[in-house]
Amino acid sequence: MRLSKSFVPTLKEVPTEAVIPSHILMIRAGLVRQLSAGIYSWLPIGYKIIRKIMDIIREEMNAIGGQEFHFPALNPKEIWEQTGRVEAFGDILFHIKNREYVLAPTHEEIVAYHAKGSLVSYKDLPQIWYQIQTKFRNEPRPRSGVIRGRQFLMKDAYTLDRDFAGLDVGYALHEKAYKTIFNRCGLKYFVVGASSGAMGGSKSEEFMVKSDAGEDTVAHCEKCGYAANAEVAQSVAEPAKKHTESKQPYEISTPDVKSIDELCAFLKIHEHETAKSRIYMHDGKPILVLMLGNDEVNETKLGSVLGGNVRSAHPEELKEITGADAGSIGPIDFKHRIIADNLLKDGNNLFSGANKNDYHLGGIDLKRDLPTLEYFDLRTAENGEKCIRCGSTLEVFKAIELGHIFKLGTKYSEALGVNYLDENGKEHPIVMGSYGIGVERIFACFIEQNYDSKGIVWKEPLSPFDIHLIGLNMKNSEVAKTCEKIYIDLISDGYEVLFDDRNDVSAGFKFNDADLLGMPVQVIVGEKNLKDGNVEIKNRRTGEKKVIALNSMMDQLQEPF
RNA sequence: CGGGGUGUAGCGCAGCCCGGUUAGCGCGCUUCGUUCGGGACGAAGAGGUCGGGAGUUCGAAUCUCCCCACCCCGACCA
Repeated sequence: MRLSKSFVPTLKEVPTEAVIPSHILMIRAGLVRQLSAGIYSWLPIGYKIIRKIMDIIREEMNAIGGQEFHFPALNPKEIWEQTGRVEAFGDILFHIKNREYVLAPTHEEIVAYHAKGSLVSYKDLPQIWYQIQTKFRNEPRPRSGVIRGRQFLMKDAYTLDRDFAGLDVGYALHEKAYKTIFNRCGLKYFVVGASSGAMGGSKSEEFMVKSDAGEDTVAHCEKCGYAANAEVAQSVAEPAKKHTESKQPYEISTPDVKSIDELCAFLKIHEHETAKSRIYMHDGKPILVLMLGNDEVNETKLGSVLGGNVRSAHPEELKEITGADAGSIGPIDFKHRIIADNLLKDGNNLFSGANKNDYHLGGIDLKRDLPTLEYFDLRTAENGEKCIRCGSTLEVFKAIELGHIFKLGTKYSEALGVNYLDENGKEHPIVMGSYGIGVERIFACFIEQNYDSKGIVWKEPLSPFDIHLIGLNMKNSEVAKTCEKIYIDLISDGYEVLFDDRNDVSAGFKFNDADLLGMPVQVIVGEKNLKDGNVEIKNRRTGEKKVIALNSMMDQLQEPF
């Protein structure tokens, strides 16, 4: 591809709307342009990369027996009503204004619709159906460039099986294919066990990439591979100290002491000698949650321990329930249910609020003073704590969800009556699995993991071109003639070549564009080296440069660095 | 949806608080000349509904009100 005839609008300046590195670089390298919030146009080189990603996905899906479909984006609303998902998706679902259609945010319904009446016998099963297509979701707040858009490319696959044993097989195939896909794309990722959520499925795993731009928080152990969403992650942390001698509770005047940190500073004690109280409303009744020191209540864990509706109490409610404001609340003489985090188990000589403003209590012995106290895992795992599985250090960070695999079960087949007959002529609902990959997210994550101060650093197989050929001064006829020959030779040898043949652009400009665009190898043709029959090749990743003889260039490029 | 911010030439910004020539600057763009290995130099040019609407005023980019778009934080994310 000749740059002189191509639309590759590179930018020297950083666009204001972009914040994260991948977004900035995609725009600066002329790969993508925004049309509206969460809606992007892929420019020629960007789309070339998208196609390479889709090709890899397609190959691996075909390798496990997947069959590619092309489903409509416009769906009759009626089908979505039958599964209750018009309501479930709510405002996320785009509605067409002048006809009863919706824009599909995913395709379970359509897969089930086509399976119905066509996959009628156990002999027709199993099937793996997939598509790589545009999906539409009316995201309330698109962000992070193409990572969360309102219109995006997704590969989604669906397995159709006669039973759950078959589903297990299809699920395992996808798990393996996904690992191959992400490995081939050169991504550093990890797999997180996720809860089955409201979908009624039995198992689900997410493929995540560590990134500050991520929307999920996960805990990950590099050593043993333990990984979990922060909402459910567990860790090993220091419990409350158990002193051999328990003091009696005593009141301390603590004017203007609100936080645990202030309390520790005021009394010159350690955080682990304190118990923090948080009040929640559980199905309309107050409950006190006691945490060790500054530990944060994990509201997801709290929710699953308690069941029902849980919310934190409003400031006005606190006074009414406890007689004190936040900062002075404690478990002693609290009139309602109290639960505590496991780390506090049997702690003694603890300090906590006195349920009287500006007073705290010392000498609390939980076993003695609160004999009916129940203990649960209620805390949020923190960075640097120990892995629950292997004991090495746990890292907590933000991550981007690249893909997920999900055992759906019979939710959709039952809602839409998608049944088959077994060997005995007995009718059963088809068992489904659903498996998604965000195509643009692979793109963005690759850049997040492969860039430097000059630009993107591509590598095979996603690199849009193998070689960036730079003719430094194309007005020099020797340079121009040599470049033309190299360009033809490289292409006929099977390389994909981006040829900077612009004759009105200075050398420095071309070098910087080449570094920004980030092809793995640059071939630089200039007068000086050419005089001696040489050209220069450069390794984009390391910056290493070599001057080589023109007549040995083709051999050298077999193994350039 | 709550909070914060921005909107002035293709891009990045100044001007606005304190209203008053012809709305500036850098980059980019056009033409000519020079230059040609790390974002060149000179000269001459083109390019603007100052996000939109209404209002105040002799006069609005600037003040007031309404609306829209975009960005960030949060909520949300089967």
